[in-house]
Amino acid sequence: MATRTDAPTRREQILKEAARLFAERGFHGVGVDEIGAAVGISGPGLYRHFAGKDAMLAELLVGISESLLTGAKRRLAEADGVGGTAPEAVLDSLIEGHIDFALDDRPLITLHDRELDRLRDADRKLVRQLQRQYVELWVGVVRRLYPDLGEPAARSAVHSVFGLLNSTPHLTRPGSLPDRAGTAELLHRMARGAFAAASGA
Amino acid sequence: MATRTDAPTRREQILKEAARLFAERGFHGVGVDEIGAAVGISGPGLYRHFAGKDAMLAELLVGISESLLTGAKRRLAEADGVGGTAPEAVLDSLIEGHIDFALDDRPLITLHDRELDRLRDADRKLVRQLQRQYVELWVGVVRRLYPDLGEPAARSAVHSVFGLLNSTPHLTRPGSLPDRAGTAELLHRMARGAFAAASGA
DNA sequence: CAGGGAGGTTAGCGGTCGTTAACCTGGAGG
DNA sequence: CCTCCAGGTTAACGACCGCTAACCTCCCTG
Repeated sequence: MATRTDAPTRREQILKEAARLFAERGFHGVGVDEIGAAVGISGPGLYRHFAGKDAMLAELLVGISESLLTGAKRRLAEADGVGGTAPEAVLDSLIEGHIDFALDDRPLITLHDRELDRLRDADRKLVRQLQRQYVELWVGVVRRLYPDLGEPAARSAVHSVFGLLNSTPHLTRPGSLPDRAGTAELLHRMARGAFAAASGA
Repeated sequence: MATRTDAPTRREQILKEAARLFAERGFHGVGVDEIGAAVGISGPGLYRHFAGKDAMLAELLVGISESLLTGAKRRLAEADGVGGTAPEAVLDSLIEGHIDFALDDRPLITLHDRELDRLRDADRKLVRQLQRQYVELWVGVVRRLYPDLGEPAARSAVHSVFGLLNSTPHLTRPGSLPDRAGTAELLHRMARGAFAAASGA
């Protein structure tokens, strides 16, 4: 056991660099030779670790979707465990988790809604199902907090707030943006404000 | 004169279909043969109208950026013309214009922040400059309405609201979404709420 | 110390893609 | 009526790309 912070494996290096390159230039815009070069091996050496270029993208997208969903489920369970936390606190927790992810894994967030259609049917269905579960989980929390919101409106609002939170890659003109904590707090306030305004409140 | 609603020219057909295809499958994911097929001619026939595939993308992106910017300038001028319209009304006008665009030209909105890096240097610089002007114009209006917002925070807020408004393609699961007017109004309220929350208000 | 698998390498194949070349055609204009 | 050009066509070229094949090395293990 203890695969904790054990020096990243080759596979992980490859995935990380592939994610960065895919996000920068698009799935079709990156060649396997470039991905190989980014980790110091070259070209076909990648096939010792992955079945193909598609498999890398699939693993990335499935991984993101699973990680978002399980994180959200965990946060929701924690809240319910304390015997009915205030709905605002639950929503705050979801928002915080999403922001952490968007700020720490920018390339993945970019891929997440940009390259989904490049997947093979089976993988795409899986990813979409995970994404849908994630959205529905948010919708439930939002509607608990704003009961006057109809379900379609709540779903639209959730998608829009994702758009807001996922805008972080655009803020990333290297360097100068405030600091991480400040950005996170600003995004958090805006997300809450957007939901509040979506309802009648 | 009077090139009003004169049956769309071939060039316009091509641009429209190319925008749709680029948005669906990415610039590198679409072949010239497919673009040709989409307008009923095939493959190299496109070269009678465009210098190349890059030129189509460039024209699309420059067109979008110019159209957004000139629209916003017009709205701002109208407001100032009436001798100092309330800042809220100016912001509402900007938001409304952006939403109209996002709802009516979804493929273009998608391309706008997704395929910018596939342009040749000169075109990319031009597009970025237009985008920057557009952002700065919003930043000015937002800061006039919320003077307590610092410039970096205002700029971040503007980018985030763009993320929110540009999320429309994700709402577009064919058919069932509310109606256009309802969606527009929801997005408008959320954008205003997000800005208000960004400031201390 | 034999051997074998994990993880590389380079060469090259087959397919696709953007683009050019060469040719064709219908209809407007002198 | 001849001409010519705008706007198509098909063929083909060269580049590139994903992937496989064949081979080579460590290094770990019995």
